[in-house]
Amino acid sequence: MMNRLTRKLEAFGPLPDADKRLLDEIIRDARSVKPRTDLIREGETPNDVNLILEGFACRYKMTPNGTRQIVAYLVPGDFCDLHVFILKAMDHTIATLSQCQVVKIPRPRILALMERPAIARAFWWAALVDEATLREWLINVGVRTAEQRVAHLLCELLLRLETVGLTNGDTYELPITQAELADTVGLTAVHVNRVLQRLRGDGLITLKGKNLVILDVARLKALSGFNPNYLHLSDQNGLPEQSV
Amino acid sequence: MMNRLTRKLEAFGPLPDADKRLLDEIIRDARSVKPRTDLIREGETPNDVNLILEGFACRYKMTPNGTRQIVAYLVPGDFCDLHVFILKAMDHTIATLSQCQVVKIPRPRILALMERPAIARAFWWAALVDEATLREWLINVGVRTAEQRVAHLLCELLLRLETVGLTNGDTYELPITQAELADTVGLTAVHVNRVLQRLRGDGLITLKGKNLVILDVARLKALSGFNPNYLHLSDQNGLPEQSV
DNA sequence: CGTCGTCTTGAACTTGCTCAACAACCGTGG
DNA sequence: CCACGGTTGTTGAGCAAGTTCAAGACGACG
Repeated sequence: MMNRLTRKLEAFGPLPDADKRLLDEIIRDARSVKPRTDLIREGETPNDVNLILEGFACRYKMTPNGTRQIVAYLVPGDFCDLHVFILKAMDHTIATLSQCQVVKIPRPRILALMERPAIARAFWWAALVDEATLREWLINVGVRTAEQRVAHLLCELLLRLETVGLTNGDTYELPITQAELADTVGLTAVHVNRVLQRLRGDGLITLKGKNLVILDVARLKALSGFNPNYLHLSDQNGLPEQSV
Repeated sequence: MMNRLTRKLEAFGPLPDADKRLLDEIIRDARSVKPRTDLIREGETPNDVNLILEGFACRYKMTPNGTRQIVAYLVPGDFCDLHVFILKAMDHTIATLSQCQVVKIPRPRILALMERPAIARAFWWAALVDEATLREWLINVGVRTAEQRVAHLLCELLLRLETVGLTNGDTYELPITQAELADTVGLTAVHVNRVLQRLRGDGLITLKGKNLVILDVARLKALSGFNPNYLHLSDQNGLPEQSV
Protein backbone atom coordinates (compact mmCIF):
# COMPACT_ATOMS: atom_id res chain seq x y z
CA MET A 1 0.00 0.00 0.00
CA MET A 2 1.33 3.41 -0.99
CA ASN A 3 1.99 6.00 1.67
CA ARG A 4 -0.59 8.76 2.07
CA LEU A 5 1.62 11.52 0.75
CA THR A 6 2.47 9.66 -2.44
CA ARG A 7 -1.16 8.75 -2.96
CA LYS A 8 -2.18 12.33 -2.61
CA LEU A 9 0.48 13.66 -4.95
CA GLU A 10 -0.35 11.05 -7.56
CA ALA A 11 -3.89 12.39 -7.66
CA PHE A 12 -2.25 15.17 -9.66
CA GLY A 13 -0.19 12.93 -11.91
CA PRO A 14 2.04 9.85 -11.82
CA LEU A 15 5.48 10.10 -10.19
CA PRO A 16 8.65 8.27 -11.22
CA ASP A 17 9.48 5.27 -9.03
CA ALA A 18 12.69 6.92 -7.85
CA ASP A 19 10.68 9.88 -6.61
CA LYS A 20 8.26 7.61 -4.82
CA ARG A 21 11.14 5.95 -3.01
CA LEU A 22 12.36 9.36 -1.88
CA LEU A 23 8.92 10.16 -0.54
CA ASP A 24 8.87 6.87 1.33
CA GLU A 25 12.12 7.73 3.08
CA ILE A 26 10.79 11.04 4.26
CA ILE A 27 7.97 9.61 6.28
CA ARG A 28 10.20 7.59 8.58
CA ASP A 29 10.28 8.35 12.30
CA ALA A 30 6.86 9.90 12.64
CA ARG A 31 5.93 10.97 16.12
CA SER A 32 2.62 10.60 17.86
CA VAL A 33 0.89 13.80 18.92
CA LYS A 34 -2.01 14.09 21.34
CA PRO A 35 -5.29 15.71 20.28
CA ARG A 36 -5.61 19.52 20.67
CA THR A 37 -1.90 20.14 20.61
CA ASP A 38 -0.43 23.16 18.88
CA LEU A 39 2.21 22.16 16.33
CA ILE A 40 3.27 25.66 15.28
CA ARG A 41 2.02 28.87 16.83
CA GLU A 42 1.24 32.24 15.34
CA GLY A 43 4.37 34.40 15.47
CA GLU A 44 6.86 31.54 15.30
CA THR A 45 9.34 30.91 12.48
CA PRO A 46 9.60 27.17 11.99
CA ASN A 47 12.66 25.60 10.39
CA ASP A 48 10.91 22.51 9.22
CA VAL A 49 7.71 21.41 7.63
CA ASN A 50 5.18 19.20 9.37
CA LEU A 51 3.50 16.46 7.40
CA ILE A 52 0.39 14.75 8.70
CA LEU A 53 0.41 10.96 8.32
CA GLU A 54 -2.55 10.03 10.48
CA GLY A 55 -5.40 11.90 12.10
CA PHE A 56 -6.88 15.35 11.60
CA ALA A 57 -5.15 18.66 12.23
CA CYS A 58 -6.16 22.21 11.42
CA ARG A 59 -5.04 25.78 10.90
CA TYR A 60 -6.83 28.28 13.08
CA LYS A 61 -6.75 31.83 14.28
CA MET A 62 -8.20 33.45 17.37
CA THR A 63 -9.94 36.81 17.32
CA PRO A 64 -9.66 39.41 20.10
CA ASN A 65 -13.16 38.50 21.34
CA GLY A 66 -12.02 34.97 22.03
CA THR A 67 -13.72 33.19 19.15
CA ARG A 68 -11.84 30.77 17.00
CA GLN A 69 -12.04 30.27 13.26
CA ILE A 70 -10.61 27.12 11.74
CA VAL A 71 -9.37 28.02 8.27
CA ALA A 72 -8.19 24.63 7.02
CA TYR A 73 -8.29 20.95 7.81
CA LEU A 74 -5.11 18.95 7.41
CA VAL A 75 -5.68 15.28 6.71
CA PRO A 76 -3.16 12.49 6.10
CA GLY A 77 -0.87 13.42 3.22
CA ASP A 78 -1.18 17.17 3.84
CA PHE A 79 1.77 19.46 4.50
CA CYS A 80 1.42 21.98 7.25
CA ASP A 81 3.36 24.66 5.50
CA LEU A 82 5.48 24.04 2.50
CA HIS A 83 6.86 27.52 2.05
CA VAL A 84 7.00 29.13 5.45
CA PHE A 85 10.65 29.68 4.67
CA ILE A 86 9.90 32.82 2.74
CA LEU A 87 7.87 34.57 5.41
CA LYS A 88 9.29 35.83 8.67
CA ALA A 89 6.54 34.62 10.94
CA MET A 90 3.48 32.38 11.00
CA ASP A 91 0.26 34.35 10.82
CA HIS A 92 -1.84 31.51 12.21
CA THR A 93 -1.56 28.47 14.45
CA ILE A 94 -1.55 24.81 13.44
CA ALA A 95 -2.90 22.25 15.88
CA THR A 96 -3.96 18.64 15.97
CA LEU A 97 -7.64 17.90 16.33
CA SER A 98 -7.49 14.16 16.88
CA GLN A 99 -4.60 11.93 17.85
CA CYS A 100 -2.08 12.29 15.01
CA GLN A 101 1.03 10.83 13.48
CA VAL A 102 3.25 13.70 12.36
CA VAL A 103 6.67 13.91 10.68
CA LYS A 104 8.94 16.90 10.95
CA ILE A 105 10.82 17.38 7.69
CA PRO A 106 13.84 19.66 7.92
CA ARG A 107 14.16 22.48 5.43
CA PRO A 108 17.13 21.04 3.47
CA ARG A 109 15.23 17.83 2.80
CA ILE A 110 12.35 19.77 1.34
CA LEU A 111 14.72 21.75 -0.85
CA ALA A 112 16.34 18.51 -2.01
CA LEU A 113 12.93 17.12 -2.95
CA MET A 114 12.15 20.26 -4.89
CA GLU A 115 15.07 19.45 -7.21
CA ARG A 116 12.97 16.63 -8.61
CA PRO A 117 10.80 18.22 -11.29
CA ALA A 118 7.84 15.88 -10.85
CA ILE A 119 7.85 16.33 -7.09
CA ALA A 120 8.27 20.08 -7.35
CA ARG A 121 5.28 20.29 -9.66
CA ALA A 122 3.22 18.08 -7.37
CA PHE A 123 4.14 20.23 -4.36
CA TRP A 124 3.04 23.36 -6.16
CA TRP A 125 -0.14 21.66 -7.21
CA ALA A 126 -0.82 20.78 -3.56
CA ALA A 127 -0.19 24.37 -2.49
CA LEU A 128 -2.52 25.71 -5.17
CA VAL A 129 -5.23 23.28 -4.18
CA ASP A 130 -4.88 24.47 -0.59
CA GLU A 131 -5.51 28.00 -1.77
CA ALA A 132 -8.46 26.96 -3.92
CA THR A 133 -9.92 25.16 -0.92
CA LEU A 134 -9.60 28.31 1.10
CA ARG A 135 -11.61 30.17 -1.53
CA GLU A 136 -14.29 27.51 -1.40
CA TRP A 137 -14.46 27.75 2.39
CA LEU A 138 -14.86 31.49 2.11
CA ILE A 139 -17.81 30.88 -0.18
CA ASN A 140 -19.12 28.35 2.29
CA VAL A 141 -19.41 30.81 5.17
CA GLY A 142 -20.12 33.75 2.88
CA VAL A 143 -23.21 32.64 1.01
CA ARG A 144 -24.38 29.19 2.00
CA THR A 145 -27.03 28.25 4.55
CA ALA A 146 -26.15 26.31 7.68
CA GLU A 147 -27.23 22.98 6.14
CA GLN A 148 -25.30 23.67 2.96
CA ARG A 149 -22.14 24.56 4.86
CA VAL A 150 -22.03 21.34 6.80
CA ALA A 151 -23.07 19.28 3.78
CA HIS A 152 -20.41 20.90 1.62
CA LEU A 153 -17.70 20.20 4.15
CA LEU A 154 -18.73 16.55 4.36
CA CYS A 155 -18.61 16.24 0.56
CA GLU A 156 -15.19 17.82 0.40
CA LEU A 157 -13.79 15.52 3.05
CA LEU A 158 -15.23 12.50 1.27
CA LEU A 159 -13.20 13.33 -1.83
CA ARG A 160 -10.06 14.33 0.01
CA LEU A 161 -10.05 11.22 2.15
CA GLU A 162 -10.88 9.09 -0.86
CA THR A 163 -7.72 10.20 -2.65
CA VAL A 164 -5.59 9.04 0.27
CA GLY A 165 -7.50 5.80 0.72
CA LEU A 166 -9.23 6.63 3.97
CA THR A 167 -12.79 5.99 2.92
CA ASN A 168 -14.78 2.82 2.75
CA GLY A 169 -17.45 3.41 0.15
CA ASP A 170 -19.20 6.54 1.35
CA THR A 171 -18.12 6.03 4.94
CA TYR A 172 -15.23 7.64 6.74
CA GLU A 173 -13.95 8.50 10.16
CA LEU A 174 -14.56 12.08 11.25
CA PRO A 175 -12.65 12.61 14.52
CA ILE A 176 -14.09 16.07 15.08
CA THR A 177 -16.42 17.38 17.75
CA GLN A 178 -19.49 19.42 16.88
CA ALA A 179 -17.86 22.44 18.54
CA GLU A 180 -14.92 22.13 16.16
CA LEU A 181 -17.26 21.72 13.22
CA ALA A 182 -18.94 24.92 14.38
CA ASP A 183 -15.64 26.82 14.46
CA THR A 184 -15.05 25.60 10.93
CA VAL A 185 -18.28 26.61 9.24
CA GLY A 186 -18.94 29.78 11.21
CA LEU A 187 -21.89 28.55 13.28
CA THR A 188 -22.46 27.76 16.96
CA ALA A 189 -22.13 24.26 18.30
CA VAL A 190 -25.80 24.22 19.21
CA HIS A 191 -26.82 25.03 15.70
CA VAL A 192 -24.43 22.53 14.14
CA ASN A 193 -26.10 19.95 16.33
CA ARG A 194 -29.53 20.84 14.97
CA VAL A 195 -28.24 20.88 11.41
CA LEU A 196 -26.77 17.41 11.80
CA GLN A 197 -30.08 16.15 13.09
CA ARG A 198 -31.88 17.56 10.10
CA LEU A 199 -29.36 15.92 7.76
CA ARG A 200 -29.95 12.66 9.61
CA GLY A 201 -33.70 13.15 9.50
CA ASP A 202 -33.58 13.70 5.76
CA GLY A 203 -31.80 10.38 5.32
CA LEU A 204 -28.64 12.03 4.03
CA ILE A 205 -26.15 10.84 6.63
CA THR A 206 -25.64 8.89 9.78
CA LEU A 207 -23.06 10.08 12.29
CA LYS A 208 -22.54 8.01 15.40
CA GLY A 209 -19.44 8.83 17.40
CA LYS A 210 -16.72 9.40 14.88
CA ASN A 211 -18.27 7.24 12.23
CA LEU A 212 -19.79 9.12 9.31
CA VAL A 213 -21.86 7.39 6.64
CA ILE A 214 -23.10 9.40 3.70
CA LEU A 215 -26.31 7.67 2.74
CA ASP A 216 -27.04 9.66 -0.39
CA VAL A 217 -23.97 11.35 -1.88
CA ALA A 218 -25.82 12.70 -4.89
CA ARG A 219 -28.42 14.47 -2.79
CA LEU A 220 -25.84 15.78 -0.35
CA LYS A 221 -23.86 17.24 -3.22
CA ALA A 222 -26.95 18.74 -4.79
CA LEU A 223 -28.05 20.25 -1.49
CA SER A 224 -24.71 21.95 -0.90
CA GLY A 225 -24.02 22.89 -4.51
CA PHE A 226 -20.83 20.88 -4.40
CA ASN A 227 -18.58 21.14 -7.44
CA PRO A 228 -15.27 19.29 -7.07
CA ASN A 229 -13.41 21.36 -9.65
CA TYR A 230 -11.55 23.34 -7.00
CA LEU A 231 -9.79 20.21 -5.77
CA HIS A 232 -8.17 19.85 -9.20
CA LEU A 233 -8.11 16.06 -9.17
CA SER A 234 -7.16 14.51 -12.48
CA ASP A 235 -10.19 12.26 -12.17
CA GLN A 236 -12.90 14.78 -11.37
CA ASN A 237 -15.22 12.11 -10.03
CA GLY A 238 -12.80 10.99 -7.41
CA LEU A 239 -10.72 7.87 -7.58
CA PRO A 240 -12.44 4.50 -7.76
CA GLU A 241 -12.35 3.17 -4.23
CA GLN A 242 -9.98 0.27 -3.70
CA SER A 243 -11.41 -0.88 -0.45
CA VAL A 244 -9.39 -1.95 2.55
CA MET B 1 7.94 57.54 -9.30
CA MET B 2 8.29 53.79 -9.12
CA ASN B 3 5.77 51.58 -10.87
CA ARG B 4 3.11 49.96 -8.70
CA LEU B 5 4.42 46.43 -9.10
CA THR B 6 7.93 47.36 -8.05
CA ARG B 7 6.63 49.35 -5.11
CA LYS B 8 4.59 46.42 -3.96
CA LEU B 9 7.40 43.90 -4.30
CA GLU B 10 9.80 46.17 -2.45
CA ALA B 11 7.47 46.10 0.52
CA PHE B 12 8.95 42.64 0.97
CA GLY B 13 12.57 43.65 0.44
CA PRO B 14 14.78 45.76 -1.82
CA LEU B 15 15.35 44.64 -5.41
CA PRO B 16 18.52 45.12 -7.48
CA ASP B 17 18.32 47.98 -9.97
CA ALA B 18 18.65 45.57 -12.89
CA ASP B 19 15.57 43.71 -11.64
CA LYS B 20 13.63 46.91 -11.31
CA ARG B 21 14.42 47.78 -14.90
CA LEU B 22 13.08 44.40 -15.98
CA LEU B 23 9.88 45.03 -14.07
CA ASP B 24 9.55 48.42 -15.76
CA GLU B 25 9.73 46.80 -19.17
CA ILE B 26 6.98 44.38 -18.36
CA ILE B 27 4.36 47.00 -17.71
CA ARG B 28 4.53 48.52 -21.17
CA ASP B 29 1.50 48.40 -23.42
CA ALA B 30 -1.20 48.13 -20.79
CA ARG B 31 -4.73 48.05 -22.10
CA SER B 32 -7.77 49.81 -20.72
CA VAL B 33 -10.61 47.58 -19.53
CA LYS B 34 -14.16 48.67 -18.79
CA PRO B 35 -15.70 48.11 -15.36
CA ARG B 36 -17.49 44.77 -14.74
CA THR B 37 -15.59 42.92 -17.43
CA ASP B 38 -14.47 39.34 -16.97
CA LEU B 39 -10.72 38.95 -17.56
CA ILE B 40 -10.52 35.17 -17.12
CA ARG B 41 -13.47 32.88 -16.62
CA GLU B 42 -13.93 29.78 -14.52
CA GLY B 43 -13.02 26.75 -16.62
CA GLU B 44 -10.56 28.51 -18.90
CA THR B 45 -6.82 27.79 -19.12
CA PRO B 46 -5.03 31.09 -19.63
CA ASN B 47 -1.58 31.25 -21.21
CA ASP B 48 -0.60 34.53 -19.67
CA VAL B 49 -0.80 36.36 -16.40
CA ASN B 50 -2.78 39.55 -15.95
CA LEU B 51 -1.29 42.33 -13.88
CA ILE B 52 -3.45 45.19 -12.61
CA LEU B 53 -1.84 48.62 -13.00
CA GLU B 54 -4.82 50.83 -12.25
CA GLY B 55 -8.27 50.33 -10.81
CA PHE B 56 -9.87 47.55 -8.78
CA ALA B 57 -10.51 43.99 -9.96
CA CYS B 58 -11.65 40.91 -8.09
CA ARG B 59 -11.84 37.14 -8.03
CA TYR B 60 -15.33 35.78 -7.62
CA LYS B 61 -17.41 32.67 -7.85
CA MET B 62 -21.12 32.17 -8.41
CA THR B 63 -23.18 29.63 -6.49
CA PRO B 64 -26.02 27.59 -8.03
CA ASN B 65 -28.60 29.81 -6.30
CA GLY B 66 -27.29 32.81 -8.18
CA THR B 67 -25.44 34.54 -5.37
CA ARG B 68 -21.94 35.82 -5.86
CA GLN B 69 -19.04 35.71 -3.45
CA ILE B 70 -16.03 37.91 -4.10
CA VAL B 71 -13.00 36.08 -2.71
CA ALA B 72 -10.24 38.62 -3.38
CA TYR B 73 -9.65 42.20 -4.42
CA LEU B 74 -6.92 42.91 -6.92
CA VAL B 75 -5.47 46.39 -6.66
CA PRO B 76 -2.65 48.03 -8.65
CA GLY B 77 0.50 45.92 -8.44
CA ASP B 78 -1.41 42.66 -7.97
CA PHE B 79 -1.06 39.64 -10.25
CA CYS B 80 -4.21 37.87 -11.29
CA ASP B 81 -2.68 34.45 -11.22
CA LEU B 82 0.96 33.81 -11.05
CA HIS B 83 0.90 30.05 -11.26
CA VAL B 84 -2.14 29.08 -13.23
CA PHE B 85 0.28 27.21 -15.44
CA ILE B 86 0.27 24.23 -13.12
CA LEU B 87 -3.48 23.74 -12.98
CA LYS B 88 -5.60 22.63 -15.90
CA ALA B 89 -8.45 25.06 -15.43
CA MET B 90 -9.42 28.18 -13.50
CA ASP B 91 -11.75 27.39 -10.59
CA HIS B 92 -13.01 30.97 -10.35
CA THR B 93 -13.53 34.06 -12.46
CA ILE B 94 -11.52 37.28 -12.45
CA ALA B 95 -13.26 40.51 -13.36
CA THR B 96 -12.69 44.23 -13.20
CA LEU B 97 -14.78 46.22 -10.74
CA SER B 98 -13.83 49.73 -11.83
CA GLN B 99 -12.20 50.97 -15.01
CA CYS B 100 -8.77 49.32 -15.08
CA GLN B 101 -5.39 49.38 -16.74
CA VAL B 102 -4.28 45.79 -17.25
CA VAL B 103 -1.17 44.18 -18.77
CA LYS B 104 -1.10 40.66 -20.18
CA ILE B 105 2.23 39.07 -19.47
CA PRO B 106 2.96 35.96 -21.55
CA ARG B 107 4.09 32.84 -19.78
CA PRO B 108 7.71 32.86 -21.05
CA ARG B 109 8.26 36.36 -19.71
CA ILE B 110 7.11 35.29 -16.27
CA LEU B 111 9.42 32.29 -16.37
CA ALA B 112 12.29 34.57 -17.42
CA LEU B 113 11.60 36.83 -14.47
CA MET B 114 11.58 33.86 -12.12
CA GLU B 115 15.23 33.24 -13.03
CA ARG B 116 16.09 36.33 -11.03
CA PRO B 117 16.39 35.15 -7.43
CA ALA B 118 15.21 38.40 -5.84
CA ILE B 119 12.19 38.60 -8.14
CA ALA B 120 11.36 34.93 -7.67
CA ARG B 121 11.39 35.37 -3.90
CA ALA B 122 9.24 38.48 -4.14
CA PHE B 123 6.74 36.68 -6.38
CA TRP B 124 6.44 33.85 -3.90
CA TRP B 125 6.04 36.31 -1.10
CA ALA B 126 3.20 37.95 -3.01
CA ALA B 127 1.50 34.60 -3.58
CA LEU B 128 1.80 33.69 0.10
CA VAL B 129 0.38 37.03 1.15
CA ASP B 130 -2.57 36.39 -1.17
CA GLU B 131 -3.20 33.14 0.63
CA ALA B 132 -2.85 34.74 4.05
CA THR B 133 -5.32 37.41 2.99
CA LEU B 134 -7.76 34.72 1.99
CA ARG B 135 -7.51 33.23 5.49
CA GLU B 136 -8.17 36.62 7.00
CA TRP B 137 -11.23 37.08 4.79
CA LEU B 138 -12.51 33.71 5.91
CA ILE B 139 -12.18 34.89 9.49
CA ASN B 140 -13.94 38.09 8.52
CA VAL B 141 -17.11 36.39 7.33
CA GLY B 142 -16.76 33.51 9.79
CA VAL B 143 -16.69 35.27 13.13
CA ARG B 144 -16.91 39.02 12.85
CA THR B 145 -20.02 41.20 13.11
CA ALA B 146 -21.24 43.24 10.16
CA GLU B 147 -19.54 46.44 11.40
CA GLN B 148 -16.29 44.63 12.03
CA ARG B 149 -16.30 43.04 8.59
CA VAL B 150 -16.61 46.30 6.75
CA ALA B 151 -14.19 48.08 9.09
CA HIS B 152 -11.63 45.32 8.68
CA LEU B 153 -11.82 45.46 4.92
CA LEU B 154 -11.31 49.23 4.96
CA CYS B 155 -8.26 48.86 7.21
CA GLU B 156 -6.77 46.20 4.95
CA LEU B 157 -7.24 48.31 1.85
CA LEU B 158 -5.65 51.29 3.56
CA LEU B 159 -2.46 49.32 4.10
CA ARG B 160 -2.46 47.64 0.72
CA LEU B 161 -3.02 50.87 -1.14
CA GLU B 162 -0.46 52.64 1.03
CA THR B 163 2.27 50.24 -0.07
CA VAL B 164 1.61 51.09 -3.71
CA GLY B 165 1.32 54.82 -3.07
CA LEU B 166 -2.40 55.15 -3.65
CA THR B 167 -3.36 56.78 -0.39
CA ASN B 168 -3.24 60.35 0.72
CA GLY B 169 -2.94 60.27 4.47
CA ASP B 170 -5.90 58.17 5.57
CA THR B 171 -7.86 58.89 2.41
CA TYR B 172 -8.18 56.71 -0.65
CA GLU B 173 -10.37 56.04 -3.62
CA LEU B 174 -12.75 53.09 -3.25
CA PRO B 175 -14.35 52.50 -6.66
CA ILE B 176 -16.76 49.86 -5.34
CA THR B 177 -20.53 49.88 -5.02
CA GLN B 178 -22.26 48.88 -1.81
CA ALA B 179 -23.63 45.83 -3.59
CA GLU B 180 -20.09 44.71 -4.40
CA LEU B 181 -19.01 45.40 -0.84
CA ALA B 182 -21.90 43.20 0.24
CA ASP B 183 -20.77 40.34 -2.01
CA THR B 184 -17.34 40.69 -0.46
CA VAL B 185 -18.18 40.57 3.24
CA GLY B 186 -21.11 38.15 3.03
CA LEU B 187 -23.92 40.61 3.79
CA THR B 188 -26.77 42.14 1.80
CA ALA B 189 -26.43 45.51 0.12
CA VAL B 190 -29.15 46.92 2.35
CA HIS B 191 -27.29 45.95 5.47
CA VAL B 192 -23.95 47.21 4.20
CA ASN B 193 -25.67 50.52 3.67
CA ARG B 194 -26.84 50.63 7.27
CA VAL B 195 -23.42 49.58 8.54
CA LEU B 196 -21.72 52.37 6.60
CA GLN B 197 -24.11 54.86 8.09
CA ARG B 198 -23.32 53.67 11.57
CA LEU B 199 -19.58 53.96 10.86
CA ARG B 200 -20.21 57.49 9.60
CA GLY B 201 -22.36 58.30 12.60
CA ASP B 202 -19.63 57.10 14.95
CA GLY B 203 -17.19 59.52 13.33
CA LEU B 204 -15.02 56.70 11.99
CA ILE B 205 -15.21 57.38 8.26
CA THR B 206 -16.67 59.56 5.57
CA LEU B 207 -17.56 58.00 2.24
CA LYS B 208 -18.94 60.24 -0.45
CA GLY B 209 -19.05 58.77 -3.91
CA LYS B 210 -15.80 56.91 -4.32
CA ASN B 211 -13.89 59.01 -1.85
CA LEU B 212 -13.16 57.30 1.46
CA VAL B 213 -11.69 59.15 4.41
CA ILE B 214 -10.81 57.23 7.53
CA LEU B 215 -11.26 59.76 10.30
CA ASP B 216 -9.96 57.62 13.14
CA VAL B 217 -7.71 54.78 12.01
CA ALA B 218 -6.88 53.67 15.53
CA ARG B 219 -10.51 53.25 16.49
CA LEU B 220 -11.38 51.57 13.20
CA LYS B 221 -8.60 49.06 13.73
CA ALA B 222 -9.62 48.47 17.32
CA LEU B 223 -13.26 47.98 16.34
CA SER B 224 -12.43 45.38 13.71
CA GLY B 225 -9.63 43.68 15.61
CA PHE B 226 -7.27 44.47 12.77
CA ASN B 227 -3.79 42.97 13.00
CA PRO B 228 -1.62 43.62 9.93
CA ASN B 229 0.69 40.67 10.49
CA TYR B 230 -0.99 38.63 7.74
CA LEU B 231 0.10 41.14 5.10
CA HIS B 232 3.72 40.36 5.98
CA LEU B 233 5.03 43.86 5.28
CA SER B 234 8.61 44.43 6.37
CA ASP B 235 7.42 47.53 8.19
CA GLN B 236 4.47 46.19 10.15
CA ASN B 237 3.04 49.66 10.72
CA GLY B 238 2.73 50.36 7.06
CA LEU B 239 5.12 52.47 5.07
CA PRO B 240 5.42 56.12 5.92
CA GLU B 241 3.28 57.93 3.41
CA GLN B 242 5.17 59.93 0.83
CA SER B 243 2.30 62.01 -0.37
CA VAL B 244 1.48 62.74 -3.99
C1' DC C 1 -34.64 66.54 -18.79
C1' DG C 2 -35.34 61.79 -18.38
C1' DT C 3 -33.29 57.37 -17.33
C1' DC C 4 -30.71 54.01 -15.06
C1' DG C 5 -27.95 52.63 -11.51
C1' DT C 6 -26.90 53.44 -6.72
C1' DC C 7 -28.12 54.70 -2.29
C1' DT C 8 -31.48 55.13 1.48
C1' DT C 9 -35.38 54.07 4.47
C1' DG C 10 -39.14 51.28 6.69
C1' DA C 11 -41.43 47.16 8.43
C1' DA C 12 -42.10 42.36 8.75
C1' DC C 13 -39.75 38.26 8.95
C1' DT C 14 -36.26 34.38 9.55
C1' DT C 15 -32.08 32.32 10.57
C1' DG C 16 -29.12 31.35 13.71
C1' DC C 17 -27.59 32.86 18.59
C1' DT C 18 -27.70 32.85 23.72
C1' DC C 19 -28.41 30.93 27.90
C1' DA C 20 -29.52 27.22 30.52
C1' DA C 21 -30.36 22.65 31.75
C1' DC C 22 -29.97 17.89 31.11
C1' DA C 23 -28.52 13.37 28.98
C1' DA C 24 -25.20 10.37 27.04
C1' DC C 25 -20.59 8.91 26.70
C1' DC C 26 -15.77 7.88 27.91
C1' DG C 27 -11.71 7.25 30.39
C1' DT C 28 -9.86 6.98 35.04
C1' DG C 29 -9.18 5.39 39.49
C1' DG C 30 -10.97 2.95 43.40
C1' DC D 1 -16.68 -3.79 37.81
C1' DC D 2 -18.69 0.32 39.13
C1' DA D 3 -18.57 5.16 40.58
C1' DC D 4 -17.08 9.51 39.20
C1' DG D 5 -15.98 13.68 36.69
C1' DG D 6 -15.33 15.85 32.57
C1' DT D 7 -16.33 16.33 27.91
C1' DT D 8 -19.59 15.98 24.22
C1' DG D 9 -24.13 15.88 22.46
C1' DT D 10 -29.19 17.23 22.86
C1' DT D 11 -33.28 20.06 23.82
C1' DG D 12 -36.12 24.28 24.79
C1' DA D 13 -37.40 29.13 24.82
C1' DG D 14 -36.49 33.83 24.14
C1' DC D 15 -33.76 37.02 21.54
C1' DA D 16 -30.93 39.62 18.13
C1' DA D 17 -28.59 40.25 13.92
C1' DG D 18 -29.20 40.43 9.47
C1' DT D 19 -32.62 39.46 5.44
C1' DT D 20 -36.41 40.36 2.38
C1' DC D 21 -39.40 43.04 -0.06
C1' DA D 22 -40.81 47.30 -1.49
C1' DA D 23 -40.72 52.04 -2.35
C1' DG D 24 -38.63 56.36 -2.84
C1' DA D 25 -34.51 59.74 -3.24
C1' DC D 26 -30.36 60.97 -5.20
C1' DG D 27 -27.05 61.64 -8.69
C1' DA D 28 -24.47 61.01 -12.96
C1' DC D 29 -24.68 61.04 -17.66
C1' DG D 30 -26.56 60.83 -22.13
